[in-house]
Amino acid sequence: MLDARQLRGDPDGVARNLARRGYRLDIGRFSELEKRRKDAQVAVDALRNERNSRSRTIGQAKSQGQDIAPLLAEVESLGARLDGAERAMSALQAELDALLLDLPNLLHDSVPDGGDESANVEIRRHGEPRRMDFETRDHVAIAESLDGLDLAAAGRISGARFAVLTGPLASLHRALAQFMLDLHQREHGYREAYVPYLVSRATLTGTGQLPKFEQELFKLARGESDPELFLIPTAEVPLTNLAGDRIFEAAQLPLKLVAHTPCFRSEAGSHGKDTRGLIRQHQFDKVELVQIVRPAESYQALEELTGHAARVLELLELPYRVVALCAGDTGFGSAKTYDLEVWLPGQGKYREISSCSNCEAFQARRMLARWRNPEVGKPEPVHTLNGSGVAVGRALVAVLENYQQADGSVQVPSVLRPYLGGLARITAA
RNA sequence: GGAGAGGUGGCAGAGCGGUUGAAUGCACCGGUCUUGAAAACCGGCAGCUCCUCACGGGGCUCGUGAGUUCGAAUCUCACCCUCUCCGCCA
Repeated sequence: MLDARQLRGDPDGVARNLARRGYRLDIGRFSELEKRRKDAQVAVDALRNERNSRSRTIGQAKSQGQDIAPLLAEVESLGARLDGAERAMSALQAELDALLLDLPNLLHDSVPDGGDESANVEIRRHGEPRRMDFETRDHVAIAESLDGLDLAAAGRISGARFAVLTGPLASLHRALAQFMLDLHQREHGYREAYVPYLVSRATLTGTGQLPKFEQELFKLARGESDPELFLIPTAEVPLTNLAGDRIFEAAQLPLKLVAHTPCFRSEAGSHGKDTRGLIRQHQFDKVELVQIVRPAESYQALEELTGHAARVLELLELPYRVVALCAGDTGFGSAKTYDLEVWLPGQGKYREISSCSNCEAFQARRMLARWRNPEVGKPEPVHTLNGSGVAVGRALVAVLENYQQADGSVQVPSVLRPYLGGLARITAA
């Protein structure tokens, strides 16, 4: 959520910033609504003030044993007037809230212009794609020939966009997650967390998935009277919300959290995209990094967090590049995002494997995550960051494709071998 | 699932129809004292929001929502959550 004060104080500046995303802010409608809301608020406050002071008078009169009947008569019509005014105000407030919750975050000045991913800017590359003097195969061909991937079975069990992994490939998948978790927890200073995979509407509103992107979520169908629950689309949701409704002391920040969870996405609107293999699934695992930081430190933290995610790829010896997302490609809640793209020989291109964002105070305002700034004394919103460190399914794809051998086997990256009992090579049974 | 208890400020914990947005303690901030620190003492200290250049003032919030009342943290109802005991169970 944007700072309403900023929106009021500098509507043109806000509109200009949002226009970079291609979002057209209807300033007229906003300020009209805001003005009516304010008038309604003033009216309601005045009526309430009158009611309160009259009631106080009645209380005093009664305690002195005076007759309060005439005082009660004076107050008779107040209730109805107040009721009407309150109804008008809450209708306006609801409309305004809906509008505010639909606005994307403001972009940081350093975000490059551009409407779609073609305008993203490469920041740096790391590692050289391996030269393969044999016919390179994609991860589906490799995994199926190793008898480790059964998409047909997944289709029968659940439907499209699900996968079944078996044998050493299932173990490799597990080893990847374990390796990442250990790395972040032991070397990068994150606190490991185990969190719920089902969360409430309020929680998803806090991180910005709701109310706007409900069609991308899986929602549990239960009885009318049961509380709503949604499957998490990323561990960012439960992890970041751990800071919600809290006021941190300065010394408690930064708070750095890591979790390995499955993620569930309906992938509405992505029909026809990445239909082959493990790239785009309804269910996939991800190790997620979240930082809750002091506002002045959030851009430094973004660089560090991106480095933590990149470190995973470096230790796995996978070639990758870092890309700064352009205005039009930056997500709803983010002020600035770096993507890590890993080299996939099977596709002959770099593909997203991590996305690291600074949401500044956007999520913090929604979920009331605050800290006590010693220089101000009053609570202020914290800044929140999140990044994949990294997507496990896509890491498996990258390992299979980059470590494939001419004979059809796959070498195991050395950092993963301890997790697999020393296994160095996966071969067909 | 059954029975009971409870949800109040950063934390602990009073209040149980009327000058209570809330006693007290701890924590925190400022000051006195001290070479410095601690202790002691003095003072300050919930959040959101509206009006005002400011001084200051108003409104809302005691789990959430509805209700009773001139007036609700306090009474009623529903829901959510936590704890204890019993049952069931990975």
